[in-house]
Amino acid sequence: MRLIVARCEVRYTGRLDALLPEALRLIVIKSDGSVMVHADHGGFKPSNWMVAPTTIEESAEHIVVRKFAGKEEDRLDIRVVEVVSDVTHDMGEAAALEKDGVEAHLQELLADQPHWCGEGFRLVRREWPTDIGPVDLMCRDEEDGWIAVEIKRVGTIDAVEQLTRYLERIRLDPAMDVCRGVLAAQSIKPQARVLAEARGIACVEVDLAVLRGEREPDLTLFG
Amino acid sequence: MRLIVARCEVRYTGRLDALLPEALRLIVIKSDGSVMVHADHGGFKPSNWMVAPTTIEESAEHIVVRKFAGKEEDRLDIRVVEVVSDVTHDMGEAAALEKDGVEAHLQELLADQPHWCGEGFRLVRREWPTDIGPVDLMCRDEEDGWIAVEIKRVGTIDAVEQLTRYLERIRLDPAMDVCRGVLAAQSIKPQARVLAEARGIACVEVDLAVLRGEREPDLTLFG
DNA sequence: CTCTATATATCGAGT
DNA sequence: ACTCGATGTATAGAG
Repeated sequence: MRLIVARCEVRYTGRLDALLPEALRLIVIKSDGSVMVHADHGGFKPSNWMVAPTTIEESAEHIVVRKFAGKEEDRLDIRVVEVVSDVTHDMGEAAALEKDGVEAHLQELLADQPHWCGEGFRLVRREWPTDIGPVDLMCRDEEDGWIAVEIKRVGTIDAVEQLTRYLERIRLDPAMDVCRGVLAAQSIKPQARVLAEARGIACVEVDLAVLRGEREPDLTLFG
Repeated sequence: MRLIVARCEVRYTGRLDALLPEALRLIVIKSDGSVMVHADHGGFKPSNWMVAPTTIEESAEHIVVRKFAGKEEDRLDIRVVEVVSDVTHDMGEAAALEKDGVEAHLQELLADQPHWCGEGFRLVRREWPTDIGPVDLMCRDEEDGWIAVEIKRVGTIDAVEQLTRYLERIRLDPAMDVCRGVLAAQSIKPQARVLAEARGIACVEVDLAVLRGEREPDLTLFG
């Protein structure tokens, strides 16, 4: 990994054109060819960048980073005016990141405890297939009525649209023509709730801590 | 801006839990409080990070970065095992990034040359308001029929959904109850095209180079 | 402040 | 290769 602190002007040409006027910035060149240009403020997103694979050419005053995405060429042109620091560090492999708490986990918890999605719900299957994609959970209630459940961390209008599309498809099957819809999320945006209710889709806010705290791993309704 | 190259283990707790096992990495602390942890590979996204505003505490072996987002606390805990390098650079303000070529520009070009969206189209106004958001262009054709145009760089299913929502609203007005819809984009995904055509929405692929090359800046149909 | 729409989104999984 | 869905999305803009 090479770290260059330099006064530079940066031009990107590709999917759009962008110009960074001359200023003092950090240039990071990773060993896989990824290049980032960072200002001393503004979050984790670089002011300009190019991800591997790239080809890098360097001359006295220029670093040119190129990428061939399809037929078009992406190009990052760094004009280096003044170098303050230029160091290279040899790093080994960094082990991968492990995550927990994302939607998949939420789906797992709700699959084990579908009653949080609605009174008396029992799971039929996860990732119920339709011809435009899988519904997160398919359940049945105490009267054997079908319910399609869409799970999100944040329930937005898009989630309501998505579930609506699934319901359209599912209801084409005469045996499921009155299938209900439930949107389950850790939080649901007010406008999404309005749209959902206008379409007869129920909204349920679920609490991850509650799901975890009351979890009974042994309980499997449909093994 | 402070640049630390160190062997470290990083733990993030907040919206999810993540753990980076011990390895050699770059830690960047920007002067606005943003913190990034980068491995020597893997694009511009940090392995872990926290954006400003933050509070940073440092002891012999730990750097703890905290953020108070609502009631929950986000926390980045960096256990530093071995420091290879630790330098600080004073940087001034970096001038802002200027962009060109995004959707706004496409909208500008099509507003000046609405005939690319359909034969005989003339512009009525940009950003036509509805109660759920603005339509990019509202046009009329040679028979004075209304057409709502949604502009995207890439036309996806979401774009079709968005335009469908707008059309629902627009058609509530008896004077516009047969308003047509056009999706204009540099490229349109096949599935989006299928959905659009199933809903009677026309699809138009536009070429940015053509729009620019044949542009007549003086021509304003509706000043 | 919330909410909507955009992004050089990035990234991964499935087809 | 392409599409689709998730992201600690982040970010800008409007109301």
